Amino acid sequence: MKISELARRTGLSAHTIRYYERIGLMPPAERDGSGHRAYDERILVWLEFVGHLKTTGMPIRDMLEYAQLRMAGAATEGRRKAMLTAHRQTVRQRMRKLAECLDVLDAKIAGYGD
Amino acid sequence: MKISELARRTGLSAHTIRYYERIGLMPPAERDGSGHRAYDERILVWLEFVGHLKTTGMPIRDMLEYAQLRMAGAATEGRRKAMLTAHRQTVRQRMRKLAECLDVLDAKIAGYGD
DNA sequence: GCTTGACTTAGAGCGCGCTCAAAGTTGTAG
DNA sequence: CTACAACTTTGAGCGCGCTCTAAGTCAAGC
Repeated sequence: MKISELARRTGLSAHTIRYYERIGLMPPAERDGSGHRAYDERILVWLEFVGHLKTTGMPIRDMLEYAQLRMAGAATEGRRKAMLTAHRQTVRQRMRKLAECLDVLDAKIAGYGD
Repeated sequence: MKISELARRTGLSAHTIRYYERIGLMPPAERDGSGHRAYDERILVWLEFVGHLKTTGMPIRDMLEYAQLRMAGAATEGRRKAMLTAHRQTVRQRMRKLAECLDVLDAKIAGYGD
């Protein structure tokens, strides 16, 4: 799969994919005969997961840390689990705050009358 | 109330408060005899509301639009209500996405074993 | 009178996450 | 052979929301 197809299938731009590779969020891509990036289907799984981290607001620097642990092998599983567990807590807290603010918004909207 | 006290009471920095005034998110502050900003308690209500919009991810440019409508008087209430209603929808959608991602994270964490 | 500290301004700088520009190479179709 | 699209690289630029710096004014306490 070429970068354009990966872009299409992930919703990222080719620019962004190269950027992710550059900063280490993706492993250096394999190349075809003419030096173009050639991707394996498996990269989709990783990028989907990265997408979840992104949607939940994890900063790229933390994703990098996770990515590095991942490349370091199975010995780092404990730390990776700890990272995700901590992140989950953060996300839950943000959701609670959002819910509170939503109540305030609702009240404000109701206050405007019809 | 001086800017330092307002900063303390809102959790914003004095820098940020001046920035908010500069961009029009706060009305130009009254001044005391020596040209220092002198705030009325009522500004706290507005800043608290701005805080809610911020927490729920509304971009500053939208807050500015809301602020301008507010300064334009009661005739704009309908549009303000519409803005908040639209924003509420956006927030609800984001919360749904967060909840979905959280499920994925939970599954991933569970997959790591103990 | 002098220091200290909070305030003032205009404007520059920063961290984040991209996003794009420029210049060059390669593969494919007509 | 030529045109064109898709790829490559390095490095600059951007939009957001602050955050800080520099240079100056002013009020209060010793």
